[in-house]
Amino acid sequence: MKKKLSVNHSEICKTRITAIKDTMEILSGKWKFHILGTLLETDRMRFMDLLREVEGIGSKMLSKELQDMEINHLVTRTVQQTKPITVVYEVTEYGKTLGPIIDEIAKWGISYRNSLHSPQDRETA
Amino acid sequence: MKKKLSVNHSEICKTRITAIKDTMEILSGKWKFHILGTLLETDRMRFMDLLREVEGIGSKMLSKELQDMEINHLVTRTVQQTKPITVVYEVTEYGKTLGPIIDEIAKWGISYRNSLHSPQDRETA
DNA sequence: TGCATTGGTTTCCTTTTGGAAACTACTTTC
DNA sequence: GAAAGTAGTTTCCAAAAGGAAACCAATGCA
Repeated sequence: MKKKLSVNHSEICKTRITAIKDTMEILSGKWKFHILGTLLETDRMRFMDLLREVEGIGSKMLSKELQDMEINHLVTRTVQQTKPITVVYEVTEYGKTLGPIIDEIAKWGISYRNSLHSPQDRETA
Repeated sequence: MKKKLSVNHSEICKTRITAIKDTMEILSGKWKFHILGTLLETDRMRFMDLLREVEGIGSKMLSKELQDMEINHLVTRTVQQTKPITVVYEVTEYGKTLGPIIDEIAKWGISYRNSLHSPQDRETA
């Protein structure tokens, strides 16, 4: 008799996995969470401010990631007719629905840092 | 007079951004959320079951991702002395603390799918 | 004897990702 | 007239990620 570990093939399961894949595809790349996290705190920022604020990113990457997110309606790009034109980026209302994800990720990262100082938390909790 | 969009350099801000980076580094790669999402539903699975269940992954990737997560104490690997040895993977209690992140990601992905059918949700909400 | 299954590893290859630096173009300031 | 700031784009390259297929050792099954 072969004891088979039963595997859950329910629709709910598949829907969930597909949902995870969808989300992560939209938020793929090294910088999107970082940019969104920054943008969600300040509401609106200019390109050069983001370039300075998002530590380590180059203009090519920043530009590309912002374009991706604009296509997915997560941020808006607005050109302002100032003397040297400025461009402001802001998170859309739709983009703000990512808030809970970012919050959970930040929360986890903080407790992860803490667990580094007392590793038994990682083992026993 | 130069009007400067003021940028928030508070410690809270930096801590948050660092936390986001930390988390995403641990969960980097194409498959970790997918594997964790699967493993969190079934509790324990064998290598070959995961290989079949995580659609599209190859054995090299699965092996590598599981090792990564084992190093980070997110999953455990247990060899069972059955006739052909079997190996079961399960999410640790610590790994389960990622549950809320995965849940939020799945939730968002589901509402994203729905918004594809009624795109105005993406614009106005 | 030969094929299948278990849990991987190894090799080879392609694609993707990402970074540095240079360049554009326009405007303001020194 | 030169430098600096605005917001990018382009080019060129290196590294990393990822996939397909072959391989391995052990055992079970027909």
